[in-house]
Amino acid sequence: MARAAGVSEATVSRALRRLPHVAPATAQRIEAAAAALGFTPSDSAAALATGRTRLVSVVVPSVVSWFYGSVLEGVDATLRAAGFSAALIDLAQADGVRRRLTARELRSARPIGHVVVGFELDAAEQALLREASAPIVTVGARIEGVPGIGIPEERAAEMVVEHLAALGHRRIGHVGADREEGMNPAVGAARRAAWAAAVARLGLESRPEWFGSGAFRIEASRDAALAMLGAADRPTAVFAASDISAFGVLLAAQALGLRVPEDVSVAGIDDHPFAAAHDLTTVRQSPREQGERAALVLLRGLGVGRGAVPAATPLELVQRASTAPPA
Amino acid sequence: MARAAGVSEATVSRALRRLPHVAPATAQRIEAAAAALGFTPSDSAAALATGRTRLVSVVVPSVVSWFYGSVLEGVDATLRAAGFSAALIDLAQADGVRRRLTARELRSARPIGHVVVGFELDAAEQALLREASAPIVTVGARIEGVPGIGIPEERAAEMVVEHLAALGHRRIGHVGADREEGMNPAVGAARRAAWAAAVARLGLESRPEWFGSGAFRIEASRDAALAMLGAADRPTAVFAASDISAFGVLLAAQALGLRVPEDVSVAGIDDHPFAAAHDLTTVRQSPREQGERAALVLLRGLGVGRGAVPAATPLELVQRASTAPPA
DNA sequence: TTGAAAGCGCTAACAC
DNA sequence: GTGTTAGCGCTTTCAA
Repeated sequence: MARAAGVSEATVSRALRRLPHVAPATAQRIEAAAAALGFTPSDSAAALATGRTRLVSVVVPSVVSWFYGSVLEGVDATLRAAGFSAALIDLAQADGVRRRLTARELRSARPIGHVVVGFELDAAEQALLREASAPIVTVGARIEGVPGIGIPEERAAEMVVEHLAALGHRRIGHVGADREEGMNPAVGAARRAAWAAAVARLGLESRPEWFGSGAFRIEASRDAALAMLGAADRPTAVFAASDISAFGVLLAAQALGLRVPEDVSVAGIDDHPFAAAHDLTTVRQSPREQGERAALVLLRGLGVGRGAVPAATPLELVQRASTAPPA
Repeated sequence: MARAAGVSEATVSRALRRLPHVAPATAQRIEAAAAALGFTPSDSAAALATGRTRLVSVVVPSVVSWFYGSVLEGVDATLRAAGFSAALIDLAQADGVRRRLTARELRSARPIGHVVVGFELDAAEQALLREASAPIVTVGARIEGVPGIGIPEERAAEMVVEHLAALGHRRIGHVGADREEGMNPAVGAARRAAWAAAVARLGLESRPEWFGSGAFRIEASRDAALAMLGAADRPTAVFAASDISAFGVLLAAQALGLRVPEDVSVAGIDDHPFAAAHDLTTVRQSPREQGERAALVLLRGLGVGRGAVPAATPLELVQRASTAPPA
């Protein structure tokens, strides 16, 4: 390659990395030769020579989920644009239970940073992440002393309850989640607490039966809603902890012959790709954007890029036909 | 590290890779030292020394989709179990349009194999994949001269139509897909052709208006079904080209006040995670398993693993409450 | 069964 | 602005 362009290896290296101190004409000649020969420098060799890779590990509970998949996509796209790559560490197993992070998969690739998505990692796993003192950023999760990207969970829940209350609802149930396998349990807990707090603050009616646990899954949410909405003194509105939970609530309403929104209003959080088709009122969060921001924060931590990371897009209530004043 | 175990680098290398000709006692001592020091060999250095990485590129149109995400998860898990890693190449962009595969991202990592998922790649992209003469396997796509994993599309569609016909339906509509961005257009075309063929073969009624294009998306499918089911001489059953299409059809039925299955039967293909909650009859395919099998085929092509790749799980009709005899 | 030595394809420091 | 040199951390002969 160096011979083909009639220069030394070092000059090729400089030209291809667009370092200064290369004559424009030389650079052009080298680029042309590289294109002609189909030459692309080896990441492995570069990593060995520099002592650092351009890899960022992205640890996810699973990739089969709108939320996690979108975060991954945002992280990946942003890293790639900056000349880095995502090394996917997917902890999902065939049986749905998450496996533990292993030392080998984390260390052998020598990632220079880590993005941890939607997780509860145990102490040993956190220690593994920290051992190389590479920067870490979380998305939808919290690790002590580590920057985290995410939405204000309490505020999102509050917005839904306030919206329903503003429509005139005084009996607002919640189909939430105590915990979901692999997922950060704080999310469900925060949304539930915010619901309870808002109900109290707004002086709304409250019944223990107006909470049901749906584990962020459609079937469990449907079942929880069947119980809640099948009872005599049912709520007139349901705040679902996520859009997927809300889809379960809609199924329950349908099964019970309740019209939405005439008999019961339903609202969620996410703005899932199916939400618009279901006419579901929801508070939009953008996981892709959260992934992008996480990658930017991480890149800043690596000294790449300048300026502040763009602020989060504000949470937005997307009003659709699933909510209306009570009959 | 070598010093810590009191042996040479070469012996450490042999021991950690479990090569023959290492005394058991020596191997144990080395393993212990590695564990104590937290030593994991560098992939980059190993790749440079051997001339080959242990990376397989996985090219996907997007990762935010049950199907693609599941395939990726299957590929990743299988590769990891064999000591290889997936290098994700996600061609999705923020605007939803897929970007082209670039030479740089494909070459710099020096993958030793490629898995291409659900794609239509143009000639230049295919040439890029082939240039290093690394083995290639596709999933849910076809590339000339390359082994491909996937379900028999025609058979899956046929099974749905036959099921509906067996229930007594003679007016079976189809909400299908002409093409979806980034996706292999052959899938929608094959399912549609199989529907038309089965309708003809079984001597069922046929109307041009009983086909609608839903692009495998829930809203477009809903709209197509609204037109089809809103007409006076509507079909008594709808074969949706995928479960997501079927969810759209269910929404349309609901909007039109049609009961499922009393007024109209609905069936899809996939067994999407939401299908059971919707009581949707469907033909199950397992994208995760397809991913696993693709990885196994690829590993065989690399000379790793022995024996034949397990046969595909047969397509299975999952009968649920969304289909019943016509009224 | 183990060690010594060369070299994989780059980058970095230094000279020119 | 460009070339020379050494060396990154492994693996792989080849000898011992």
